[in-house]
Amino acid sequence: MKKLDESLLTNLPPFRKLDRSQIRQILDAATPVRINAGDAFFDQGDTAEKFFLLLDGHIRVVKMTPDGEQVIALHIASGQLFGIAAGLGKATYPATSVAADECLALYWPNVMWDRFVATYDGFATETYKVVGERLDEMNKRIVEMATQQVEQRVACVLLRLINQAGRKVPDGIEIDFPITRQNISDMTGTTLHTVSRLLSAWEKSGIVASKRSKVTVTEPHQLVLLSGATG
Amino acid sequence: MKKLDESLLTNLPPFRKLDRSQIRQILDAATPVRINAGDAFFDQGDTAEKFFLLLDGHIRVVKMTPDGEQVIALHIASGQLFGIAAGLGKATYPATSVAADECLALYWPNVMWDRFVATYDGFATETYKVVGERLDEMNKRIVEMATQQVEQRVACVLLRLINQAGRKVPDGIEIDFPITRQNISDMTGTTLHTVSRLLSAWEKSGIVASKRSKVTVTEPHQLVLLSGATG
DNA sequence: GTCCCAGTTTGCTCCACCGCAACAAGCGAT
DNA sequence: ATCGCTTGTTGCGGTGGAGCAAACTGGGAC
Repeated sequence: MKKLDESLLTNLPPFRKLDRSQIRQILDAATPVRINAGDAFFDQGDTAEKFFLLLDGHIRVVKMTPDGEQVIALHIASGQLFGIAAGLGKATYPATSVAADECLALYWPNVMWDRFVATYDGFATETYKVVGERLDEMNKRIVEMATQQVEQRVACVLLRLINQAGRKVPDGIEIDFPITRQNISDMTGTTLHTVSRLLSAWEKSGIVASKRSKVTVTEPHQLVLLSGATG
Repeated sequence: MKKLDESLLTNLPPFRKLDRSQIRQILDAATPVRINAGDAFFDQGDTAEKFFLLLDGHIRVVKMTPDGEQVIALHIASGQLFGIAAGLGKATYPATSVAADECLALYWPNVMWDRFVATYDGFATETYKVVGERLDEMNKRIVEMATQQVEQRVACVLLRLINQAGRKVPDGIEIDFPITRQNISDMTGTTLHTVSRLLSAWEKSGIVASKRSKVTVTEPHQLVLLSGATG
């Protein structure tokens, strides 16, 4: 197997403070894995024996309810660690990680987690900072779900997505991975029908442009107003 | 100031693995603080310069929306750390911690966090296990809010509360801190009216008994059925 | 090209829930 | 006791958005 390039890691938060030889060691312990859109790195309930770093692509973290409904808990963008359940004391993965598009990741066996934390100064701090951010984001979502109506929630989700995975294009900012109305409804706790109606309306107002499995925001500012941001 | 008793800490997860002299050191660095029901240890947005351990009482972690609505993110029971924002890389507290009843807590300045993590083996692990559990709980709530209707959500919240702060009494399990319909609605994203109606109905069915600011569950099993647990 | 299917659009009906309003019931203070 | 304030109860109308159903569309497989 050919060696992985060190530059993959040097600029990512968890590894930023490390020197070349340390990065080398970490990379040599890693296993690369590539999966297609729609496939999963692991399923909810699997014993958590690895943790991952997403190098390229986008992941949907999906929770299934006992009666078959699914909720998208969050998205992972490239450069982020995921599947770190074990580092937080969980024996099994709490959700399924589905590739939104073609994904490339590295993984390490769990034993490496403690080694990384112990050996590489700053790894723990940087990592838990990421956890803090996720906590924050989930908190925001709970507040949204509790206080806002569907239109505002959908607007919030779109704004969050263009922040996390937005790509500038001539006519606005597009979400650079495939995303269906169903997906958006799974993120906002509504139905694909309602999302479709909203996007149609917004398209008429010139706020967004959307094709099949693709959304582009042309007037982010308008969306901010709709999202119910007070001030 | 008289010395704090070591037995306060010995059985709590973050300190379980430590010996007497270590516990002594930790206690000597702590400042005790007592507040009344309704008061707050800190407010959302305050610079996070301390972290706390709740010794007695119950805390509501409350988030305010820009337009004045409030959402109860979670409850803290005695024995738990809280206000650990700084340990997760946040500069300010993300929410307000309001005492549900009279509360007694210890606090340490932030600098002690890194010291604890570095000095006391297992402190970090145990602590992040707690964070993992909170992440999990919040995840569950997001799924609930996204998929279930009000009746099920309220049932879930009551079940969660009797698990976290239930006290066995002759006629069932009571939530052993004051809690209003408004509070319950702030947890479930509904209105106090709807909660009142639900509790009235459940009281008629003999599932719960409630007085002003007090709820007792007499038939937990019935509540589980209502909560929509499939199986 | 044609078929097929996942994704989307749109209309219509219905009901869970919100929002208002008015009232009742505790509980503390004086 | 009387007042005042917080908390709880209940009725009623309006509506946001879910839950059907039916039709359309674009893109990939062949």
